[in-house]
Amino acid sequence: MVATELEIIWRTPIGPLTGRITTKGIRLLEFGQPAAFPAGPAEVRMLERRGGGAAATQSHAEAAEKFLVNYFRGEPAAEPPALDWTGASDFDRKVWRACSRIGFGRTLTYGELAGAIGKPDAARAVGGAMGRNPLPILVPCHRVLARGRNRLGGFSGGLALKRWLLAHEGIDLK
DNA sequence: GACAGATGAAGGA
DNA sequence: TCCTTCATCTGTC
Repeated sequence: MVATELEIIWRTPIGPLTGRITTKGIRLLEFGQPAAFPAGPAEVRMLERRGGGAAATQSHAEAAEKFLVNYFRGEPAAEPPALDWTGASDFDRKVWRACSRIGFGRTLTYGELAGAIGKPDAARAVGGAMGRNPLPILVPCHRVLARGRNRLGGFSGGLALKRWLLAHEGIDLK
């Protein structure tokens, strides 16, 4: 059986964002061109849509769009969309779940996130899991900073983008 | 089993 | 402070 998959490209203030959605939830969120982050309107608009006719994928797509619209307006949705973590390891899922609980405008360190999943010494491994995160913004790995919160650490979409997202949430970095 | 990685702590200059 | 080194933990091949 082949899962019905829907692909949507949204225009966002940070450039095009591609989402892949299955009947289980959002499977992947990809940044388009990280080169430019214009101070454009805080508006999310669908540019393109391919495949996926199932009712479940439609509803996940709507939830994702609502979440993104609210996020870029600075008022995140109370309820995040369902996420499809098929194929991920247990450790990765634990890390991502803990990460997704970090509230808008708040930050944690890799060490603190490791502690949140009961493995305070696994900060290095948590960094690895963040790097494998297929759902930036939905799983807010940009809210995880290096020790002391005075270093960014890394970000799959690029540090400039991480800095933009943090500034958008009102987080002031030294 | 070896290696790599988005860390963290400690020690020295 | 800044830099280097080492310990630690997990995933991947």
